[in-house]
Amino acid sequence: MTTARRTGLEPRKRPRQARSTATVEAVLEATIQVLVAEGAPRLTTTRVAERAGVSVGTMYQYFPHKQSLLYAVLERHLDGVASAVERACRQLQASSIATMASGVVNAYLDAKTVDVEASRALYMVSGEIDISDLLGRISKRIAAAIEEMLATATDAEFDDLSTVTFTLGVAMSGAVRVVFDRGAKKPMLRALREELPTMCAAYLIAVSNNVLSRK
Amino acid sequence: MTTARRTGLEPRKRPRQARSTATVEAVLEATIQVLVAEGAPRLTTTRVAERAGVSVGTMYQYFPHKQSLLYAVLERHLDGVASAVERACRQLQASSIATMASGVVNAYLDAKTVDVEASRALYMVSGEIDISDLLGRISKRIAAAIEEMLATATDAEFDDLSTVTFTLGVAMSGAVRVVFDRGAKKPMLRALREELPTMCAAYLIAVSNNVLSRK
DNA sequence: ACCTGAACACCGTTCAAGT
DNA sequence: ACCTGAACACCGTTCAAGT
Repeated sequence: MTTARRTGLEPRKRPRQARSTATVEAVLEATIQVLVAEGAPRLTTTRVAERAGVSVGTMYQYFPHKQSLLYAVLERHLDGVASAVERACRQLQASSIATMASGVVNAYLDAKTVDVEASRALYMVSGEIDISDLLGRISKRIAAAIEEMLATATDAEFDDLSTVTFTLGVAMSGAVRVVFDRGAKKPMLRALREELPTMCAAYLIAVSNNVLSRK
Repeated sequence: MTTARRTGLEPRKRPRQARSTATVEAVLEATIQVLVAEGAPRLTTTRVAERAGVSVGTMYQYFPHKQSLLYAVLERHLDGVASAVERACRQLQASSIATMASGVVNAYLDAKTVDVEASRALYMVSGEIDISDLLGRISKRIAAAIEEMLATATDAEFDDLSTVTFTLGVAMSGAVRVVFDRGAKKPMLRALREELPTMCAAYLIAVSNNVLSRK
């Protein structure tokens, strides 16, 4: 069990009763709704509380400051993305690196495009808070999943698996991020879904000790 | 000539005299200084004005709101990056795609790592304002430069040059962005400088009609 | 003409008063 | 025990008064 570092961003108290859980859920939902509907500058604690149907004071019992609100919403989102990638990686074990590349990229893109508006809003707001530890945790989970998967590739072996995984991870998540920053319009997303697997597969082939077609 | 869309983010008046230019320069410099020294949450208009040695009122003559301040600072930074890439692309004309890939990546990374702290601060703050048009302009410049360069590659031809350029651009800028978001520590930057050219070159080879070594 | 900074509206956060 | 929302400190922005 990892010792959870206190960042001061967690909810002040964990919800223990059904009513509290409902309140936290309502507040998180309200945060995304306000964010998508009114934009980051109009995301105020008062507006979120109002939308969630609770008083500011009550909200501050669960979220000690605005940052913790954004942190919680982002955490939920990124947890979902990481889980999706983990699931995909498990199913892609023992396949070719080309299959793996397109499988992982598509799983990641699927998770990010379930709700394009929400993803966009969360990307925009992610700079307002210190999420380096959260990003660290999520990218570790994704890296671990990809690494385990790659180790079972049927047509390749890698000398420096962790570097390969690192590069794959930052290129994939980065490319997606930049496309969202530029508006995440349909054609861009389509191009990404088409080309990113090609790029990842090409990289994997380039850095692998190709097992099957060794000269 | 492109018709400049009015975004409301430009300085209220263009500085016409030496004194005004100095003021604008001082304010922009102060913005980065406050941002790096105190962090995004403590970047207040009062603090920037104080640091720049002008009154808030005067500052508001040149920058109609806080957003326009951030916009101007980001614009200057991204202009520098785009210029660096354009310069590199010109020098890389008529070389191999592997040379091009590592040349462009290194030029981009060099521009972003001249001042790592400033780059990091600007990435963090880029979500607070609407910079889709600015990002659009910058990525168009970079795409145009890369496209012209790739067209002169000695060892490859491309069917869909604009898609190839798009993918290269988002993967490169995205990977760098994500690494900065995760702290931009030396080892990460080194890994990026090592692997990103490999990845870009591998992609270029994969999507090219390889001219020299056609089977 | 240009600059200044007190003043205003609004936001994040708290805590005395209520149930 | 728990909730409320007026109150406080602070920030972005303006504009009457000063030079």
